Amino acid sequence: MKAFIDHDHMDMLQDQNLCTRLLNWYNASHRDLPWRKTGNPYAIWVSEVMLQQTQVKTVIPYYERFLQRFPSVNELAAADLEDVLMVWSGLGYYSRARRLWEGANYILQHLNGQMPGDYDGLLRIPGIGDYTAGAIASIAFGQRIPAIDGNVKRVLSRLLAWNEPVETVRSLRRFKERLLAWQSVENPGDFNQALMELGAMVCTAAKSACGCCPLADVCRGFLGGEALLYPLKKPKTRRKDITRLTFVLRKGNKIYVQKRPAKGLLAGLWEFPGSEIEDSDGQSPNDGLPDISRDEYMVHFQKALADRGFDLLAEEQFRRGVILHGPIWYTFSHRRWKIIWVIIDLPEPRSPFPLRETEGDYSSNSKDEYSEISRWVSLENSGQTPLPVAFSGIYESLQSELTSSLQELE
DNA sequence: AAGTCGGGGTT
DNA sequence: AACCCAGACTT
Repeated sequence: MKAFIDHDHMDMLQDQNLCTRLLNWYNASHRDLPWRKTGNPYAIWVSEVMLQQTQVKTVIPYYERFLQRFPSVNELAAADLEDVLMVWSGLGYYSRARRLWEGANYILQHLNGQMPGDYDGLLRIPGIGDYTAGAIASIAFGQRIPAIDGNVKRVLSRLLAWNEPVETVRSLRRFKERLLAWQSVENPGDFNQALMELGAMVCTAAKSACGCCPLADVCRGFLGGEALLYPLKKPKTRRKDITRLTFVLRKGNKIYVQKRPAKGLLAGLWEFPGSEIEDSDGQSPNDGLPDISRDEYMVHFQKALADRGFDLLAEEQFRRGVILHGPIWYTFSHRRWKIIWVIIDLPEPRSPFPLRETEGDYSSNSKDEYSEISRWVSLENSGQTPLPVAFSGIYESLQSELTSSLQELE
């Protein structure tokens, strides 16, 4: 009896009619998204990279801005990475921006500026993995190949009542086999998008609108009355709490920021200098401010800044005693920062000569910014420096402090 | 196979 | 809070 059901179910999934039904549903009710109005493989590439781990609603304004600023592979390749990061800032996962830029340069140098037209070629480009290669190949070039994202994993796991974690290679392999047998020959790109659209609009994570689903009558999860049991997932590792002692060097209304390394956390963005303090394994939430001695401040300060030019002034302030601000909690995917900060006020320069490290100097397209590792950004205008959202709490606190001090002057 | 990489939207 | 999101890459 069970074997009969399995066989019957397989037949249903391989039924051309089912694929047609999915496409009909998609054609009738899909959202009108910007990247669905173009056949330009570059634009689709940009959209797919932005959509990695990022919701459609969040991506749309970034997508429009990015294409306006970098309309083609050539123009992206010719741009400074700094400018690409500027447009990307706020979107997160900043290595995506760097790899997109690297990918454009790769295409320009090795492929004569022409995007690869198939899965295998696309897969070699930085930032294009299994999913994105399949998505671009099918959507922009009509190649018949699956594109399995989180939506598709959820839809398939419910459709098949898949009783294994969906992240494993085994699950992925089985899903690919299934989709390859099922995928539309005439329009494989729409087929892939239809599955994702179904996952985004109907077969959603927390609830699911099975009453509106065009596949409900063959969905094992729904027929068994337990669609929400799926997808099965492996348990996740817990987030680590890390205290980040942050130093705000202030000169009038300007704040000192330095560039983070090209790889790793917040790669290539500009930060307030800081030093991480591992919260001792104790599982105490430790919501208060840590007790830091003057000597410890100096050790952290020297670890945080490469520039030794501020050591004397900083030490003097630490000796006099400092006010520890915060904490502000900020959560990443894999860690949680307890941000605390001290403000170190520096004397304003007496000379009328402009500072070398200012935004104004930088923006005058001088191309020798490779060595630039620090800047002074003004609190009123930080629009030329990609800053992480993690520090926006500190930033706003400084801005409001500035505003109120200006009001006192009146 | 597990860990590293953001930020925002949802329950 | 926890979970999710049109994942890729490193270890």
